[in-house]
Order: sequence, then C-alpha cells, then structure tokens
Amino acid sequence: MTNPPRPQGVRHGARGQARREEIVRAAMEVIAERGYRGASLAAVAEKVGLTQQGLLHYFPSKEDLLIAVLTMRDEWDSGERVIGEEPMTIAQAVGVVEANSHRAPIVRTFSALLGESVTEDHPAGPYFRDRYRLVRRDMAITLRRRWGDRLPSGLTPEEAAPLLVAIMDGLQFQWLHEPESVDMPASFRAFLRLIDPEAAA
Amino acid sequence: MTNPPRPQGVRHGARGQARREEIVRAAMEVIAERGYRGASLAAVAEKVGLTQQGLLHYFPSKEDLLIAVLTMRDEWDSGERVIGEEPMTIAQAVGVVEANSHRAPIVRTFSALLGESVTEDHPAGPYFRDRYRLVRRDMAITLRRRWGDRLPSGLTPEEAAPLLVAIMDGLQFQWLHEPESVDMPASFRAFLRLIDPEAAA
DNA sequence: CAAGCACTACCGGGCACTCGGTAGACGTGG
DNA sequence: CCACGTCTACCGAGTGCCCGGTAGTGCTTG
Repeated sequence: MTNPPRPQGVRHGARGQARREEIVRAAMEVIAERGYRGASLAAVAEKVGLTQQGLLHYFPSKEDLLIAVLTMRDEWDSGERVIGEEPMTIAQAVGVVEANSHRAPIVRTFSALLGESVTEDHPAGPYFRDRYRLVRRDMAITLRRRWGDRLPSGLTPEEAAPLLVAIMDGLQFQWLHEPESVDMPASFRAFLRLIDPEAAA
Repeated sequence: MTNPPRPQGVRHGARGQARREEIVRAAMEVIAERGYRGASLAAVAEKVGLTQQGLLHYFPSKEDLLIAVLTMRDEWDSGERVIGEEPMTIAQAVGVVEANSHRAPIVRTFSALLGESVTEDHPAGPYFRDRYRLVRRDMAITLRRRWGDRLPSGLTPEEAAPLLVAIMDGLQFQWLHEPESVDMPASFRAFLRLIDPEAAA
C-alpha cells in the first residue's frame, strides 16, 4: 500500500485520524437507519459527540463523508487481499457471505446505498458501476481458474459471474427484510451446488 | 356522521380517477430520478401541471401517494393473473424479465424503493417484506409443479425459490448501472439452465 | 505561537403539510 | 328556468422544521 495522499484541504494528525474513523463508522450506522439522503450530518455528529460544524472540519462536505464510507468498505472487505490484484476464491466468497450474516447493520448500509445509487446523479453511482465491473471480472477469473472454460453446469465463467454477484446482492435484500425466513449462507451454498453439484465449497 | 364515508376525506369522480393515475405515473418517474425520500411533492405536482397543494387534494399525504405507486405496480405486473391465486409460470417469469429490460424507468423506480425500504421504519418496508414472502411461496409452488420435490440439480423447490427471486433483483441492479455490459434476459435464462440444463425456458 | 480542533451564530433554501378560500359542475325544488 | 346548496378541483399564503454549508472565534497542545 502506498502512502495515503492528503485527503485535501485540512491536514489531520494521528488523533484526528482516529476521530475520522469514528465518524465514518457513525456515518455507516446513520446511513443504515435512514439512507444517505435521509442521513443528516447533525445525526452523525451527535453520535460522536460533535456538532454538525465540528464534523465538517473533518469532512468538508457530506459527499466527502460518503466517499470515505465507500473507501473504508473497500479496505475492509478486501481484508488481506490487495484490491484489484488477486481475486477472491470461492471459499473466501462463502466466508464473506457467512460474515455478512452476522453484520446486518453493515449489509443494510450498503444495500441502502446500492438502492439509492441507481437514481440520477447519485454520488455513489460511479462507485457501484466500477465495483460491479471489477467484481464480475474477478469472479470470472476465479471461476475459470477453478473449472476452466466450462463450468460443470455448462455455463462459461463470463455467464456465471454476474449470476454469482446477483445472488449475493439479491439474497441480502430478502434477508434484511425477513432474517428468520432466509438463511443467507445456506442459500448461497445451494447456489454453488447449482454451479457444481460435486463441490462441497 | 353515522354515514360511513368513502375511504376518507374526498371522493373522486371518473375524471378525478384519471388524474390520480396521471399523478401516480409522474410520481414513479420522480422516484426513479431521486428516490422516495428525495422525491418532493412539488416535483411530482409540476409534472402533471399542479401545485403541490393541488396534488395533496388527491393524495392527503406523501405516504398515501407511495402506497398508490406500490399498489399500481401490483395491479400492473400481475396482469391477467389474480394476485395470490395462481402463481406465474417459469415462462411468464422470463417474459417479465424480458419486458423489464425495455422499461428501465420502472425498474429503476422499484429498485430505488427496494433499497430505501431496508432502512428503519420505511413506509415501503412492510410492502416488500410481504411481497417477498408471497413471491417465494408462489415460486416454490411453480417449481414443484414443474419438477416435483427435487429439481434436476438436486435442490428442493424451497431452496431454489429464494435464489430465483434474488437473481431477478440482483441482475436489475447490475443492469441499471451498466446496461451495455449486462444482458438481463440472457443472464436469467443462463440461470434457468443452471436449474435444468435440459430446459429451453 | 501555530496548527489542529471544536464551538456559536447564522444563512438561504427546501420540505411536508395546513388553512382558508375560489371557481365551476350538478342536482333539486320553488 | 333559475336560484340554491353541495361537491369536486384546485390554488395562494403561510407554518414549523430541518438541511448542508459558511464565517468567525477561541481553546488546547505539541
């Protein structure tokens, strides 16, 4: 990882960086509760014991805060992997789904953002478009490495990749709406059995 | 007073009903552009050549308007079928996906609403929860009628139903973000091949 | 003392919704 | 046939609230 460039404008010390992370986490919570549009800076500020204007010291605009949330997610769920370098394995994908099933608030945050992002000129629009592009490409690579140009079910990796991504997103919405009726990890594994009946994942 | 009045408040004539439909369509457009939270009554009113107050004459609150949008969708895509009576066939599902791929604005409207609906106390929350419940149940029935208790791939209808629903929702988000990179109907058919390699849809 | 940090005070605007009206269509009875 | 009351349709003005963002000021700490 290269040296993180100065955000812009104000420079922040070590203590400031910790505060920034605290703020981003609070922002994720508020977004989970009310969406990005419904999230007010004042509500985020209150969670970390600041006034709205104090918060604006760290993030000069609401959109900057959103970008920080999105960025943190990338650093987060990429875990050890360096983003855009080595795609995650199928086993790792199962792990992510499993982990998500214990982190409703975070899943809610990004599902809400995904939904909003399809509206016109939404600040998270480009993020999700680029992310989908990347994830589909990586997933196709992963599938090809494991099964070659034809999956057991006869699909090409390029056909299956968008389906895998769609399943993950789609299951999250059903699960968020009725957790007791949808077993997300089990459903995901069922889908993997669809791809390869032999695999134990 | 003793006389139980129409739903509440104002009664509307035939001309009024036409106006109401016009308003609901305009509301769908505005929601597609800015989400429910971002949609202002004034913007909807302007689209149909009314003031915001004139609009409130037809729908006493913003939430009432949302409910009308949701209701219209049910009447709409249920088409000939009576909702909750006869579940749609696989072929009909393919038809819906095909049709959706030519109706980006409507897909955008409901994808945006689905996203928002996972936030706390969102007025569309109960709608989507009930809808998912119903659609999963119906889909399981459809799958069982067609393939019995085990699909060719070995899954039970109850395991496959949430996956089918998830695929439809998930593909929509990818497609909305990059239509030229995602062939929604083709992907959906690919998924059906996953379920039954023999089937031609 | 300067930079980081957080505040008070303020602003312009948008929001859903209310109140109180007006204009026209329509049916009824004198 | 026309006055009258009622009903639908709509608008102008206003209310209270919340929003993101700006300006300026002072505390604290390395």
